[in-house]
Amino acid sequence: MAQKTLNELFDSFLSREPLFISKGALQETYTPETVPHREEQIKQLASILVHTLRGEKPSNVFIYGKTGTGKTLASKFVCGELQRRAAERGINLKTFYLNCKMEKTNTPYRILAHFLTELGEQVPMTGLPTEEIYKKFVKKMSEINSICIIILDEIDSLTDTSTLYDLTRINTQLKNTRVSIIGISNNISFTNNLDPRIKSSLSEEELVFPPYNAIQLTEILSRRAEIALRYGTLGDGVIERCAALAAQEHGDARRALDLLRVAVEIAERVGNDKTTIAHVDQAQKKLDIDRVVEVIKTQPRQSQLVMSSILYLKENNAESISTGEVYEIYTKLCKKYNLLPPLTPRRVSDLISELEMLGLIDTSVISRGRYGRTRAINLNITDNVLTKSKEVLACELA
DNA sequence: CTTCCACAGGAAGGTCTGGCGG
DNA sequence: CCGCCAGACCTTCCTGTGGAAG
Repeated sequence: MAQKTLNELFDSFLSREPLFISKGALQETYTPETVPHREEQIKQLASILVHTLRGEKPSNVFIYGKTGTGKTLASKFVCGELQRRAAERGINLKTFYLNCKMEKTNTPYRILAHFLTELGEQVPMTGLPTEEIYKKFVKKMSEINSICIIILDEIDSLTDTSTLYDLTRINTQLKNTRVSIIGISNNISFTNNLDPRIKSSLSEEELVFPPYNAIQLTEILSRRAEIALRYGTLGDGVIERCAALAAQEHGDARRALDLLRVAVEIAERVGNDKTTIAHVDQAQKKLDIDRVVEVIKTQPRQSQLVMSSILYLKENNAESISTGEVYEIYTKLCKKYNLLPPLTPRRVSDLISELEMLGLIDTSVISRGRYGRTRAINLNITDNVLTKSKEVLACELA
């Protein structure tokens, strides 16, 4: 019987025309030929980097903008064009791209190791003194004899900024190679906590990428949809719906594309030959849940316990939650799950901060007068996500 | 006005894992 | 094998503080 239903399933799937022609155009890895609605930013960036074509080192650039505002895309686009023109003119230009948020590339040692590997130098992933790696890097760089543009994406997720200091000063140690840095961040306060020397050097030029508005998102989506989807399979208002929802979330184009892709996936799975607004709303829910579930699952045990404590408190008292209350529940949960001894309050305080950075909770420091200063903690997830989160946590902790 | 709570959050250092070269 | 290193994770100790209570 299982055999038969399975065959039916395959048959019905194959008998239908797919909704996607090329799903890739709706995925993050896709690089479009143009970057719509970022003309101004591209022009600015290009005018900063254009000095390269005269064989001069361009200024360092710091780019700020929320997620999904086209920072990475625009930077890569400009560098690509630049590289092409430089090649025509016989200018030696090398561009490097590194996403600092990736695991294994967010510490000084690993950044340098990454670039050395890209330069064709085999270095161990760990074990050597950073000093030695840095020396190797300087040596290799001076050998390549060209202008280098290094794009450091999500630069704010670096745990240690000493590499930034080294990189901004590396030119003093090089003879024929010149290094420029493009730093990309979605956190505007990042530069505030930076060593002033790094800050001034890194932001010789600054660029801001504003969020897309709903109209721009609609246009971006339409272009991609033309490539990705079979003509006539999109219901009325689907694109507008995706654009509107993403515009609410700080004009995030990635979010808009995800919404559309997942909506179509859902439509395809249930066997509809058209994607509708209802599918978009389902996609919205699914994306929310997936994101939170993914984050929670990948957290270490202790962090999961802290999250559980917050969820527990949320259920049993609707008002805002304080650090002390969380710690109290946390220690109880530790006993219950036999994870002894519990961490210190200081550490739990840091774990709470980490949960905030992950976007699961919001906190604000408040004073309760005689009753002390604390953080007011609020959950940053919707009710249906909350239910799912509890399930996942219960499962993880068991 | 002063007091004082309940933390925030910085600084320094300890411990452990995984990996290096010799 | 040793001694050393980076980095994750954690503790200890610490100083700082907004505002209700007294």
